[in-house]
Amino acid sequence: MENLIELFGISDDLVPQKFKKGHILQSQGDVNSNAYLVKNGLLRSYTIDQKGKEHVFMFAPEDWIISDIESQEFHHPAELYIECLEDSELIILNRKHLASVELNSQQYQQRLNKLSRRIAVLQRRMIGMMSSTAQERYEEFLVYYPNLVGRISQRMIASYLGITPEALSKIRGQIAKNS
Amino acid sequence: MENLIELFGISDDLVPQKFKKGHILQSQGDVNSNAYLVKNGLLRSYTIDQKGKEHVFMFAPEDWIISDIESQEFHHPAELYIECLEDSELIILNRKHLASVELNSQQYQQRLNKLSRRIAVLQRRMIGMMSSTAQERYEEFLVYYPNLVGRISQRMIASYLGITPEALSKIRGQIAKNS
DNA sequence: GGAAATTATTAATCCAGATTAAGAAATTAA
DNA sequence: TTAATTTCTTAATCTGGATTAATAATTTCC
Repeated sequence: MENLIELFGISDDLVPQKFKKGHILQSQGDVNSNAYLVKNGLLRSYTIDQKGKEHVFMFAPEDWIISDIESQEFHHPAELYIECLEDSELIILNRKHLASVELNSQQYQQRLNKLSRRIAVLQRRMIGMMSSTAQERYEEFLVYYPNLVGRISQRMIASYLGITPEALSKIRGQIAKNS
Repeated sequence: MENLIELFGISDDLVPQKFKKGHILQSQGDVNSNAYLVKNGLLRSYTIDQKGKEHVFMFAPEDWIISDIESQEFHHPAELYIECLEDSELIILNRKHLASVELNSQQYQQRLNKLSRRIAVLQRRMIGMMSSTAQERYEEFLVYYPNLVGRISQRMIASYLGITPEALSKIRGQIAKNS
């Protein structure tokens, strides 16, 4: 985790911890939410809406950081559940680590860069959601995350795309037929 | 613009410039995109998709900053148009201002905070897009941006919500009837 | 002020994707 | 290994919001 030090200016007491597949790291409503850096394995964040339906917000494979930013930065109750989709080794970054450390300019620039990238991804996803059909969004997902596809159930990919598993299944059938 | 200095560590050569309603500050495909701080007036950013349809990405009233982050930070061609919806006075922040200035720790923290807030907003909007009906999203918009509602055409609110003006008109009729 | 252009509304029809249902395949657990 | 659970697929039906169209209300601009 060499560049973790660069990024967060911390090194001690950041031993990766192991969690089993299915483990829920944090739940909707939690007030002390963390960020999780995935050393290996795979996480997802998701909400459950008023109607009881689950919506995947993002996936985090190796070297990604996942958190509920609103909760973490602004101390709001978490909107998002965070769950292990595979047995995972994680470095848990709590508010103490992320907020109270003096960083140098380069470290700050790197953090700004990370956040900017996240915004860019969300911007692209938002626009796709408004302007593309479900099939177009699925095909884009395949291009952007080719190495994730085999590790994630169709059900969850559908949820990430904002459609039902049935709709995704139909799209996949369609694509298979036309090729 | 006192806190602009705090935020960006700059003060000179940042005289607000005036633009007329309807002026397009930057277009899809532009490579030298800026950020715009709205001193007064109102801007919007939007894309035009392959099918030629417009989608409003965000509005920026007084004291907001608007930009195509992906373009600005990562030098990609802009996805977003940025347009004046009212006569506006703007401070234009180019890459030079935003990137090359040495900031102190507090200034960096403030920038990180701004970006985090943007992510939080996008997260909430994304989740709303996936889990709420058009009517629910409209009602949430009314709550979150009560002071914008009167200044923006229905057409653009509809576009921001990801629906057609006809659909929004129907929803408004519905709401008016039930009250 | 008046013509032209844009915006908002209403209504009829259409369609992408939701819902419901049920069986098949794969995974998990005992 | 088998039973139980979860995931995936297929198909019929339904529905929220899109599309199309036409008219009314506003705004823009000469």
